[in-house]
Amino acid sequence: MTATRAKVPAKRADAQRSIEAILDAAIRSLSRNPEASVSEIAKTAGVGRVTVYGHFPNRADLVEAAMTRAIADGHAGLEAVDLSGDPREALARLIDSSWQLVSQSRSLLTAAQDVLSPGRIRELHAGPVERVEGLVERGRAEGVFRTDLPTTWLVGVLHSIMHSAADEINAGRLTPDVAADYIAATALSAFTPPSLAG
Amino acid sequence: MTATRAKVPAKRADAQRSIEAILDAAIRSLSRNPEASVSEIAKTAGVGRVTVYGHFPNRADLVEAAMTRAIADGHAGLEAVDLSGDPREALARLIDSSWQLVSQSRSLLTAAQDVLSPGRIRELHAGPVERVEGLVERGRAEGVFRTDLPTTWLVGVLHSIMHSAADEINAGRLTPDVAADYIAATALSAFTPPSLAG
DNA sequence: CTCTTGTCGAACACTGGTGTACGAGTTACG
DNA sequence: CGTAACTCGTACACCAGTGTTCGACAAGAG
Repeated sequence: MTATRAKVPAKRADAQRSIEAILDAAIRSLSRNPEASVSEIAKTAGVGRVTVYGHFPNRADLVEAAMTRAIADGHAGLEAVDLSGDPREALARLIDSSWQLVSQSRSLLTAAQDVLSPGRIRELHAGPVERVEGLVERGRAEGVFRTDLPTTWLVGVLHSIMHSAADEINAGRLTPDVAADYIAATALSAFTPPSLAG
Repeated sequence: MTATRAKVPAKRADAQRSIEAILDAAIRSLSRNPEASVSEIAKTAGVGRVTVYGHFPNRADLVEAAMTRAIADGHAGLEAVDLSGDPREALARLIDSSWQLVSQSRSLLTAAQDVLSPGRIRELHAGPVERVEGLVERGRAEGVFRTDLPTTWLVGVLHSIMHSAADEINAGRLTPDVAADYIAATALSAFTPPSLAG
């Protein structure tokens, strides 16, 4: 439903470029440091601090916009992953493409958590999460994933294993190249029904 | 090696009580909110803000002291857990007693992470972690835990599953009473060798 | 009992952030 | 080309926290 008789004169190309740059800078800055100040973000965007406030009423709104954008981008990339075939192999493929995404935006997520309500955060993640849930459900129906624990729990575990991997890398105890394999191996184990051979 | 010719006159009973109260209040306050201010902690302790600075040079030192104490307390409780017998059952027992500890001090950990170096945090956790590592090593030696992934990775995964459980509880998707069971079920699966029946 | 140690509140300087206001200059759009 | 939209820097008010200092006052130790 596009607004009839739009009173908004539509942003100038100039402004759109700024907004783009700011959003981009916000994602990069917040991914480095979740407490990045508005000044910092503005500087990264090559823009004055005031300009930022011209487009976003306050820091919280900016963070939310950045988060929304980052998730949309990531989600789009993930949709390309083929989830058909053996759920276990599909899961491995999904992990392969999503884990780096997760690890990169960890700090951004922290920033969002500092400023947004837990409910809002969950809303923003709804899209990506649904896809994983769908896959897990199918695996359960086909008997290759366990059914003695709730689907949401399993999805949560997968998520947390990825975060764990990011921690291990930060601590220098794990190298990025093997991370995806470790995650997949661990998750597959964790998802396997208790009474089924691997 | 106690200092010969102690120049320090030893704290007064008065002061010791204060320190105790402050540490206690710090643990409680920071467990509620990782960004609790010194004023807040002082108030909780029933003590003036200045008094806090009388005993701890700055907020960071206070947080570190609180963290150290909380870990020491928790560690002491954990040492009581019997780790003999089947490693799988021992692991379940250990999870049972440690998981609530972890979930309670999550926020305190966050506070510490804001202020202390990652290395320092790891040092503080060394004690408790060693115990888990020992158990996992034994399980590997006995063939009931997988050896295709490093011990440190497995321990990290266990840790992160606990955090995941805490998240789920916060989100209202999990009730505290079943949490320990979920964690144990998941971790045991994750630790099982890929080619072994559950 | 006395003297040292500790406590308290109020006040202060300082820091680092947020959000607003202004005015001059620039840039796109029609 | 003219005007409205946008940008920029500087400056400001404001807030919340940290860490320090002061002087008066309690309380424990010897």
